Amino acid sequence: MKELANTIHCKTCVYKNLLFGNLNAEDLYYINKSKREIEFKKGELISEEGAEIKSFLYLKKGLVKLFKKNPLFKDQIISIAKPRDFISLLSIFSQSTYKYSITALEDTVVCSVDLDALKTVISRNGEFAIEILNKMSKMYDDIIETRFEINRKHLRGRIAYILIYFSNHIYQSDDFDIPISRREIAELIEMTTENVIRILSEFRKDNIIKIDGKRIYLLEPERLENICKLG
Amino acid sequence: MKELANTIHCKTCVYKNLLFGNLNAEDLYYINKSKREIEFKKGELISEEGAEIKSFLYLKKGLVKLFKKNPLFKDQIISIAKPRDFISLLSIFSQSTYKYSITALEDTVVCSVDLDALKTVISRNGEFAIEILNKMSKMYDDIIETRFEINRKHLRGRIAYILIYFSNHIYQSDDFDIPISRREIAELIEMTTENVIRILSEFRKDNIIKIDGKRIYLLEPERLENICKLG
DNA sequence: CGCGGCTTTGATGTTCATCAAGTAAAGTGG
DNA sequence: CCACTTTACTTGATGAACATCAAAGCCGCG
Repeated sequence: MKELANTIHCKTCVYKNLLFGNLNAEDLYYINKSKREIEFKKGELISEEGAEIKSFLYLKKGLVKLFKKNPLFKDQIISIAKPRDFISLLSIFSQSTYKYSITALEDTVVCSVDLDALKTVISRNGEFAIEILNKMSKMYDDIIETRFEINRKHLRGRIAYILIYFSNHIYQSDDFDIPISRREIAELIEMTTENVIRILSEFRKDNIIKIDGKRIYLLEPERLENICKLG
Repeated sequence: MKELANTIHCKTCVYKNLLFGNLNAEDLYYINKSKREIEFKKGELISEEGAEIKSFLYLKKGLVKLFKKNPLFKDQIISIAKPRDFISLLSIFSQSTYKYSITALEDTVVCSVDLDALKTVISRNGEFAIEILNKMSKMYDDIIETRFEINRKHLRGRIAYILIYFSNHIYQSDDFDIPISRREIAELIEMTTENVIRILSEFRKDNIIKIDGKRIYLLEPERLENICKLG
């Protein structure tokens, strides 16, 4: 973890329009004043379940996982966030502490805005508030939708789903280095590590995918789509 | 479905403090102007997946289920809402159409506020916006938390969970008429109808509960708690 | 009265987690 | 840099948990 120096002003940031596009100069100045950019190495903890939430975070670069720790069973990955995602948006308004942990899956840069500053701007700028409501609502809907979708699938369907997810949603390519371990795949789609491996091997034997360690090639994305759809 | 006439003004409503407690007279007047109270009989459809969202709804009386229809498989109940719950809060800001259907499980009275009126008040009253953010966030968190909790339990744990849920959360009593069918229980906690019945019978044989049709008596709530915790 | 939906129980088979055991890879300390 | 330990990955065998199928009783309703 390292705070970056000499960061540009929010008003010239390429990500400004993500959320701050309609703020007036004063509000933007106010936001910018409390803004920090922080770099995390792969594997580093960004925030911990139970810790106080002091800032609003969004991902400029890299990849992170949001997960709940579970000492009795195993961890439960809630979602993977990619650049432009608002990683602290869940529970930021309902709780004073994080309800989940966040760690970096790749080298990551996070932009951090002081939470009180954000709330001040929200409370004096209703349009902005509505925008936050929209973003938050979308994010939650997406997580709930995804959860239901994964749960009603059989294991082969889940693996197909997650491969397509990384291919389409994250990397926009039919081959990619999968950024999480087999165990983490299991934690994300609710099954055992052994079965993740088993089913990946099946797909490999059926020539649907090619595997080389972390590298995965989707040889027949259409068949994967089918397996995913049919459960 | 029947609209009620001669409803009281929001400012004297016992539920005012749920959400509108801090509004000034002008805003409250504005909200009240568009307010309607609507009665639904048991089984009636309150809103349908895909329909346009025109109003903000909350439950004054009765019980409703929020669910996603699924022609291929079976329906999926997302949650049960009780009086004082904001039943349209999910996806109201992210979507122009409902992402789920709502039907009344009991005779129900819903209070409806025009969505545009609500948005107007939000955008000119930032404090109110923050309050909506809080409520919405809590509601979503709760659903996600519940989903994870149910999913990691075995079937006996799920049945125990849902019995305790109705007992503590809805009826505040150790005996109650369960407001949903066996099939709906199955749709709520993701299992088959047959297994819902089977496990209820097991609990009955073990003298943990007593069953008389829809009426259920929790004879040993502590044992249920245990079964629920241990999965 | 008969039909359809809800409920119940039993028998059967499938899916999946668990256990076990071994190989490969990656970190760790001398 | 190499022995050592730990962590990740892999495969097979076994049994438990659960869905599915089948059949029958019950109840409300037209």
